[in-house]
Amino acid sequence: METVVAVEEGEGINQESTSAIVINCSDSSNQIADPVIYKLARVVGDGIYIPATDDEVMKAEDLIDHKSSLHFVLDNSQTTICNSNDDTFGQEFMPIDCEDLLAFEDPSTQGERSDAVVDTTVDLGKLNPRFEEVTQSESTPVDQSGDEKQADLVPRSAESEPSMSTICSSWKPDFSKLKGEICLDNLSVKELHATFKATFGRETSVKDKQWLKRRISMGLSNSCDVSLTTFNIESNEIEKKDKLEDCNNKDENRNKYSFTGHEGGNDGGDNKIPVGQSQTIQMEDHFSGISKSVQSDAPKRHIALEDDNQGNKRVRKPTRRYIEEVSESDSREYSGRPVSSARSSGSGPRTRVRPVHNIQPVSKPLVTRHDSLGGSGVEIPYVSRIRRGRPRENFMSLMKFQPYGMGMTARLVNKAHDGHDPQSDNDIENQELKATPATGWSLQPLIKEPGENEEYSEQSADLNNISDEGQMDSYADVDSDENILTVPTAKGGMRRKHHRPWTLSEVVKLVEGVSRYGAGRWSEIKRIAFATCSHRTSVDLKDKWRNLLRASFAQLPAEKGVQNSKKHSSIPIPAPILLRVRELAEMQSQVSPEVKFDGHSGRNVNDIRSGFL
DNA sequence: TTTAGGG
DNA sequence: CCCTAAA
Repeated sequence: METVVAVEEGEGINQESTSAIVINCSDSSNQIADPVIYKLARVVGDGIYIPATDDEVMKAEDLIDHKSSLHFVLDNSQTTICNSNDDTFGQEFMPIDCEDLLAFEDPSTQGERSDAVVDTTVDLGKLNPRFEEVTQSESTPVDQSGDEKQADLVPRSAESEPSMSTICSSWKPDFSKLKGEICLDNLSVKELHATFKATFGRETSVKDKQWLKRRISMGLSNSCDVSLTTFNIESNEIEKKDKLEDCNNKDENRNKYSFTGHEGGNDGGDNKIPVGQSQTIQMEDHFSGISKSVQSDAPKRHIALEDDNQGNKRVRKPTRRYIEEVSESDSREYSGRPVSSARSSGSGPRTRVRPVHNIQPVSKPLVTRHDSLGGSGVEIPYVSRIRRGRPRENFMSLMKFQPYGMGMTARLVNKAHDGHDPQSDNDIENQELKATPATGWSLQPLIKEPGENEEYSEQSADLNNISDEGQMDSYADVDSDENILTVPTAKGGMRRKHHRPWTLSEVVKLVEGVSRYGAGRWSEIKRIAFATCSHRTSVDLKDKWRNLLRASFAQLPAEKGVQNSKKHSSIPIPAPILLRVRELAEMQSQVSPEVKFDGHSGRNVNDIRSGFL
């Protein structure tokens, strides 16, 4: 059985070809040894499917391998395979990032995975330069898998590596060049007009490009709502030049390093990094999340663009989803905020994990104006031009990521609109993971034709994208803070204000973190693995770990029992994870007091446990 | 501030 | 999750 798990349509002006990644799922019994085979292929315009050469396949495999989790998650058939050797992995498993879980689940997989990571590191090193040439990207050819690398190759070094920070700062300047101005600069007056309109919801007759640019910039910085604006600008960008790819890549590199690089050590003058970083991350996150819908929208978009180019100044109509979400979030804000704030004020001035860059504490109502231009009426979110909040920083960050996220869509923008921390919802996270590959590649079931190998070009760029974005995703699952509303239960009680059910991937991160830094180093783990989660304080981690511990041991007796019963409304934690937890607990001899005494360090968990239970 | 533990 | 004590 073979399935195309990822398809990337050419983003160029003419969609000549489509890159596709085909997964060959051997449904034989040999899955464990050889679970998946990736095949690269290109689909030309007429739909002909051209398999990649072996070389290309190899490269792709390396690159994709550690990303595979996402693909697994996304494709049903993949999921099946993913779970094939472990029944305890139920459907619940699907929606989450099982990259790490896979490791737990199957030792062989783990081995492969680690290897893959190493290989990837090497290969990327090789590939990157070439990629550089192709795209002429300014970004330094850095190790793409730095994140993973730090995670897997330097697992036991508790202290952060200065080198990462160094790298981080070394390439940082690169993107600073990529300001929004540049992109706006490349727009014609006409385009600027369109942008302007999208931004402010009204037309302008001003011909002065400078003025227009400044206006638009201000509008953007002011509103935080770059949704339409950004989109349009980007569209124009795409139309105008193919440069967008560069931007994207740079951005990705940047993201990569934001994770590993931000070690807190040399934060002296780099205050900007965190902000831009998280902003970008959010974008990535959303980007990956919504990429599917974006892609399905692609045709329409192109049409719209054409219209635009023909002087038919049409503004892209906001998607229904966008509108809905904006208003939804707004209403949520209103209902939730007062309670929350009142409560927090009651418990003292202490602010919880409120992100520093939580601009615009109060959400803005979404005002839309009806625009009848271009024949069909469109609702355009109207953004006031009055500046409030901290525009400058805001502006910069916005402009910074503007050119990159062509996949950035409603959801993302919606968040930005809220002025919230760049983060996505918990549930959203899962949904997104399930729904779309982080790569923004859509999953289109194609029937693979066993064809001859053909030349396959321009792979590196795509591959880079894959790895990058996938990489991102593994750590970029973030949550929006502040969806926390008190839910008055029927019983009269008020349910917890902030209660964010732990995501499976979060749990995994936690477990991994503990395995790396040891239980107790919560702040470390928080900084590293949960850098993007503004909620989840170190205390939370600790608590969760405590729970996991409890769960893991409690669940032991019923080991064979499939999963956990559904009695807990929360997500059942896959047995493998619990196993891992127990293992770690044992290793760090932080087990339940009873077992504390074990003299032999290397004792196996199971021995002990079996003795007690 | 961070950890640990009780509520 | 929240709150606190202790380091």
